[in-house]
Amino acid sequence: MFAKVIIDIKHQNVNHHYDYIINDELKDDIKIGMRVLVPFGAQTRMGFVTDIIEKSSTATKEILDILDHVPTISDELFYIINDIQKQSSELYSSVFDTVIPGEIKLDYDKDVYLLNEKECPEDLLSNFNQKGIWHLKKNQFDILPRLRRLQKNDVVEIKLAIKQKTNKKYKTTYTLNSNHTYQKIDKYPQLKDIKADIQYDKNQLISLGFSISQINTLTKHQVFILSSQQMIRNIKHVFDDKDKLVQLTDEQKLAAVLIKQSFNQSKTFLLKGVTGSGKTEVYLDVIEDLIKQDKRVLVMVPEITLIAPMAQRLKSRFSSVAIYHSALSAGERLDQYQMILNDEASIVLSTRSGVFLPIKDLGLIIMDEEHDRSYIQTEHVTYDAKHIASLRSTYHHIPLVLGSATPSVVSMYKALGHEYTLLNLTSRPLGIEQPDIKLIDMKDELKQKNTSIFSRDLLISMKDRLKKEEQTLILFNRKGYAPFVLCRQCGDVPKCPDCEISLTYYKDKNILKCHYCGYEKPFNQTCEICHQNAVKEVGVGIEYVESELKRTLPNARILRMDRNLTQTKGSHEKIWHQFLNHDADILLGTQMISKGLDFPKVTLVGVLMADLSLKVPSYLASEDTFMLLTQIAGRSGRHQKGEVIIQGYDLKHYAIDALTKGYDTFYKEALYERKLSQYEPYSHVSQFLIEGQSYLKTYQNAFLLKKRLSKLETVTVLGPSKALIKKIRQNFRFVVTIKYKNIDHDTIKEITNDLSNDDIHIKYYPNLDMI
DNA sequence: AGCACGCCGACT
DNA sequence: GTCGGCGTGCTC
Repeated sequence: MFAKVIIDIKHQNVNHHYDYIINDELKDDIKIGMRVLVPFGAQTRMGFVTDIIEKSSTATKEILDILDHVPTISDELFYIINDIQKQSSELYSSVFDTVIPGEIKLDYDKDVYLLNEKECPEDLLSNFNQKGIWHLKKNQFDILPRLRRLQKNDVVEIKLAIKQKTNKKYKTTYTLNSNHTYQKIDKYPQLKDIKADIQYDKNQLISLGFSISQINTLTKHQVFILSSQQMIRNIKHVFDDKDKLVQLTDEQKLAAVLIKQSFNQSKTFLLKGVTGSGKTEVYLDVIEDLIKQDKRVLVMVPEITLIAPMAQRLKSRFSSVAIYHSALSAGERLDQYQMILNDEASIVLSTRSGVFLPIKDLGLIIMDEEHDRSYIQTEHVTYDAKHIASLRSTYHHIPLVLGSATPSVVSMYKALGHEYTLLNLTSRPLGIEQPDIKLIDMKDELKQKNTSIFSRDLLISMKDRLKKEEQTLILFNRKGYAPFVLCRQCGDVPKCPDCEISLTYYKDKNILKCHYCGYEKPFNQTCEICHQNAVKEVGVGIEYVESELKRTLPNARILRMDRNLTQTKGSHEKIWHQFLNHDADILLGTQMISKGLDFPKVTLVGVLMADLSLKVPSYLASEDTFMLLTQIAGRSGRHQKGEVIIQGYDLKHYAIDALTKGYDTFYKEALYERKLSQYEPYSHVSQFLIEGQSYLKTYQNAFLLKKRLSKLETVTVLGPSKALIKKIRQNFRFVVTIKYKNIDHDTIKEITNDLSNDDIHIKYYPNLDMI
């Protein structure tokens, strides 16, 4: 028997199957989808078995070992991988990497053994430990050629040290052995406190009065028996587990019943309900029924910030909830993955990367906030978690429930066209009225001589909330203190040397920073070009808003929340917890604050420069803007009547104007616009990103790409145009956009491969308009 | 990607 | 003659 194996190397030259002999020892255990260890040239590498065959004309070497008990890539995962590969030209190894957790990949370090100390050059000797072993990490590999020459003369021996990137965590425990034969136990009076049948860890024994050497002596004489136990790293959330059991409304009951009737069918539901209409209650009710049938559920949220509140709801009603997202530590993530693989979790709560998790007996997939763009991965191997979820729904014959207060135009279109089943929750069970929404044109404010970034109405309302001890949310969607700085003498704007975009000014650290590549340098008032002392910040960033707020309302306690502040683990939960405890009056933030926790005391929401996100050059800009504003407006007055004040310059645009009129108005306008310009759902839109170091060559290939694509029937080609990020890390970027009804992905792959070379890289983004 | 191999120039 | 750097070709 032979196995077809994909090697874990991301390189075009080795991007194909290699055949290996399966020896008799491994024959019974090996299965398709397992990770194996194989010889590869002079190396030993990990690979994935993709097929087991009877005949092979190329196999010469044997598989060394099997690394799994259960296949890492299940049949279902192969089905998903196949779908991803159909429309992308990514390397096999990259796709495998996307669908499995990075923690189970291998690290290939080296152990160097010292054989002949006298012959070894002196400058190397200090690297070896007492046992004569030097553990060499990846970043020290440049010394390898020298070591190999020493190996030839038998001075050292280099051995491969393979280990999984992350491993299970074990804890040693001590149990009393009642049958021990050690005589001198009188010396240890502490032993009388040790109970049989209890496992003690080292710290417990120390606190009972044992010294470390005493513990070792007693272990040596078998008074204590050592055992090793796997520890599941516990995932803590700042929130308490509490959930009120509520009676479902008739609407909610109906929605739940319709979903329950479709267990065992691959049907997609669109659960549409305004904020506070109780979509989560419907989820919980359906999940409960499903778990009684001993099936598993995958619950997905678009962002890590939404994990905690959903985890709280789920954990208070159900035991065995596994949680999976990118902010877990590597160890935590591995543990959760193992739990899921071993079928120890009935509910899996995750962000988009969890859509590939190996859940057994999957019975239902729920995607909350289905309209959220975070479900789409645009870096590395691109995929849309919503699409993957629908593949799994088909594969298992199970329902997929998409929930949203503001469904994406495409989902709503499908629901109204009966491709999906629409479930509508119209009433707010608590009977709270929708908040008042006021649109304020800042051009009028200026005419009235108000030059502040806050309108007079917003200022009055904020002061009013302070007096009433109620809370305010302020949304402002731009990071930093100022989007750029400008020399008032010569007009020079400092730019990133690699990305050619203006550097954002951060006042607290007094630095200029590139948003795309992270390049930073200290801010200097003296212009580098004309050497005048005239460099000043221009425009408004969130840090500037914060300082203005503090200046205008000196008594208010203000919290700020943006991506820069919440990069450390658990920090956003901490800020939310503070705000929930009313340790602050105003929470100022970027779009992060538009979703997540329910703040009962918030009765005012203010949005500054609401039309900022309309300026993004994409047909999705108006949809994103409407969703963001509706979402943030819904945060006001969850428990008593609230107020929303929206400031901007272009308030007549339907994405903002429809806020006062409702989702249906927005949907009609958006659909009309898309029909006119033939965008989704009337045509599909995909993009090509053409990158290269030479401006001219890159543009030329982009133009050739356009010419090749234009020859295809039923395809409309737009561009090439400069990408939203024109240049990043020394590479110029152009975009070609296509609109089509049907397309042959193989032809697309062929064209992009033809036009890609060492200098020019072309990446195809199916169903995307974001670059 | 990462290994061996072979060529070459620098240094003893 | 040996050491170290770099280009090339190959991996079942």
